[in-house]
Amino acid sequence: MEQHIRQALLAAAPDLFGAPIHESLIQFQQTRRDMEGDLTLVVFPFVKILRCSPQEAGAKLKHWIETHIESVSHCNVVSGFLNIVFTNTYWLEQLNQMQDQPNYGFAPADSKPTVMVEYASPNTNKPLHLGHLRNIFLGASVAEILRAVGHKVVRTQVINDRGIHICKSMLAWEKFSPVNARGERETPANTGLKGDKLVGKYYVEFDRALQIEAKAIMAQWQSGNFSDTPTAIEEAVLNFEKAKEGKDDKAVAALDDKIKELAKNQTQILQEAKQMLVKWEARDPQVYLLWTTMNGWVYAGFDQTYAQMGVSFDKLYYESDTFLLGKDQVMEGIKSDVFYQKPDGSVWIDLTAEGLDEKLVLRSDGTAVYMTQDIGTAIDRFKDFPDLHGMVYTVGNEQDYHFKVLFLILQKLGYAWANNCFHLSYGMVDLPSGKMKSREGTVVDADDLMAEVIEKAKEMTQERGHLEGLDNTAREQLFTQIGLGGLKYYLLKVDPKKRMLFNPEESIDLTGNTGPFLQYAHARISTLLEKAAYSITPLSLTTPMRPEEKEIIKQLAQFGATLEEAAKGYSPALLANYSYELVKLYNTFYQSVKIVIEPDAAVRQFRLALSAKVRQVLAQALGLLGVEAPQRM
RNA sequence: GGUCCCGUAGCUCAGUUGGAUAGAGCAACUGCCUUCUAAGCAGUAGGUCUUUGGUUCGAAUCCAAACGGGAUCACCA
Repeated sequence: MEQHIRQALLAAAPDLFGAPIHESLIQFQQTRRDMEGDLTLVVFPFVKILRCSPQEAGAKLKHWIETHIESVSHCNVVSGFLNIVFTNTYWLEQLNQMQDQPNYGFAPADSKPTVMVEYASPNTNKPLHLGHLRNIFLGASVAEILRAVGHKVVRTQVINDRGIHICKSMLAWEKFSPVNARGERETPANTGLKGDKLVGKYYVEFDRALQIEAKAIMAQWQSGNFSDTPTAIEEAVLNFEKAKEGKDDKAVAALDDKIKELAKNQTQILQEAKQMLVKWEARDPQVYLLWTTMNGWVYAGFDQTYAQMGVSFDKLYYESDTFLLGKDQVMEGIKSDVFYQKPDGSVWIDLTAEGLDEKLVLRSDGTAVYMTQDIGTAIDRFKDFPDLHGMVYTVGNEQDYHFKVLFLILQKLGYAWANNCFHLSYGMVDLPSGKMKSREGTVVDADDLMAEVIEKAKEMTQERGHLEGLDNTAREQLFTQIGLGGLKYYLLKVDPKKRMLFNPEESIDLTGNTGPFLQYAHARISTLLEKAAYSITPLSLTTPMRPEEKEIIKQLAQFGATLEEAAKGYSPALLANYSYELVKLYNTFYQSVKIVIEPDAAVRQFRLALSAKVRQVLAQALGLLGVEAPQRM
C-alpha cells in the first residue's frame, strides 16, 4: 500500500507540485497509536516545493489522496503530518489474502543463495555454560530466520578439540582419577557422570594442582630462593618486584599477576601438559588414544545437551582437522605481496594503512596461529560447498578485532566472497553477582540451568495450568516447552550486540514480556478455535470492524517486513518484539469482545479468522526463535 | 595509551531511512473472572534519554568532545 501511494504520487508529481519530485521526499511512518490513521505521510518535505505553509500543503495532499487512491477512506492533517485512513474493505481484503497463504510472510524456499551459519563452537575440555546458550540460541535462530527469507542454510560448528586445554584435562585424569576395584579409572559409564562433566571436572583438578604448585614456587621466590629457577626467569621476577615500588594498588596487582604467570610456567604439571601436546602433535599412539576416548565422552555429553536445547547442525568441522590449514594460503600470499616475511621466518600482514596493527599470520617456526587456521578454514568451506555465497560467524564480541582482520585478509587475498562474511557479534551475559568466571565458580552450567527452568515451569503449570486430559508424557513435554521457551525468549529478546544481564529469577517468569506469555496466547487461541470448530472461509468485505481488530490486521501485515529486517540485521530480537506487540494487541481484543459466543455469524467468522491468523503468525515467529508453541497450557 | 562497543524510568529492556506528547515489562498501588484459559485486561505513579557543544524547520537517533562501564591490542585459542 505504501508503495502504491508512493508510485501514484511520483506519477502525479508534475500536476500536483508543478515538477517531478525525488522519491526521498515521500516519507511514510507508522501513525501514532493515539491518532486516527493507518499510515502517516510527513508533509514537511513538500512545503519547500509547494512554497506554502504546512497546513496548505497538507490540505492539498489530503484532497489529492482522498480523490485518487481508492482504498483510502479519508485523511486528516495534524501539525505537518497527514494521517491516512484506509477503508475497512481494504483491511478485510488484506486479511482474506493472508488466509490463503499458509506460509504467510515466508519467502519461497531456496530462492536466495546458500549461507553458512556457524554457532556453538565449544572447547572439549569443559561443559557448556550460559554464554554458550546465548550463542547457540542466537545462531540457531538466525539460521532459521535466513531460511525463512529464502536462503539455503548450512548450520555448522567448529569443535575446538585440540590444544593445551585438552591436554590439561587428559593429564589430570591420568594423574588424579581414582582407580576402582576392577582397576578402571573414572569413566562416564562407571560414574554415571555426563562425559563433558567428567572431563570438565578434571580440567578443574588440573587448575587446582597448578595453583598449589605455583604458590609454592612463589613462596620460594619470596624467600629469595631461586635455585630451581632459570636465571632469565629469576631476573624477570626481580625486575617485576622492583617495579612494584611506589606504584598504586592496581599496578602492583598487575605486576603480581605477571609474576604468577611466570610461576605457573615453572610448574612441573604445566610442563607435563606441554609435553603431552608435543606428543599429541607427533601422533603418539597412547596420547592419541586417550585424546580420542576423552573427546568421545565429551561429544556424547554435548549431543545430549544439544538435543535438550533443540538445536542441530548440518556439518561439523574439527579443529584437529583444520589447524594445519591456511599455511599454503599464507605462502601464496607472500608471493602476491599481501603478506611479508621477517628475517626470523615469521609471516605478517601490515594493516596500518587500514588503521589496524601489524598482525602475525605464521610463526617463525612455521606453525599456524589462530588466524592462519581461520583463513584456511574459510577457504576450505567454500571448496566444500561450491554454491556457498556467504558465512555468518556467531562469536562473542571479544573477537571483534580478530574477525575484522580475518575478513580484511580474505579480501586482500582476492576472495570476492569475503564481503559476504559477517561476524554475528554478541555481548557477554552478566549475572547479578557480576561477570561469570570459571575460576571463581560463578559459571552457570547449561544443563543445570535448563533443568532448573523446566522444574520451575512444572511447578507453575501444575499450579495454574489446564492439564486435565494430558497424560504424563504430554505433561513433561509441556513443562519442557514452557521452561525452555521462557529461557530462549529471555536470551533472544535483547539486541544481540548488547551486553545483557541474566537474572535467574526473571528468566523463568511467566508474566509480561516473556516466552510463556506468548505461548499462553497461542494455547488460548488454539482451544478457542477448537471449541468453535473453526475452518477458513472467505470473509464478507462488509463486516463491521472495531479499532482493536484493525490494529491486529495492521500488525499482521507487518510480519513479512519485520522478518526481512530481522534477517538483514541478524536480529531475532526484532521478531521477539514483534510477537510481543502482536500478542498485546490480540489480548486487548480478546478481553473486549466475544468470539466463539458472538451471535452475529459474519462477525464471529471474522473474529475467528483474525484469531487463527494471529495464532499462525505467532507460531511461525516463535518457531524462528526456537520456541515451541503449545496447543494448551 | 590506541582501536571498537555500550550509556533511555528504581530494575530489565524497546525505540532501524532524524519527525508529533520518549514506550513496554518487572517492582508499587486501584479496579475487572456467575461469558470463549485471569500465565490475562483496564488504570495510577515513575524520565535532565550520562553531560556539553554542533548540524537543522525538527535530535534519544547524525557529528565532536568529556565522563562512566566493557572488550581488545600475544610467535594463546
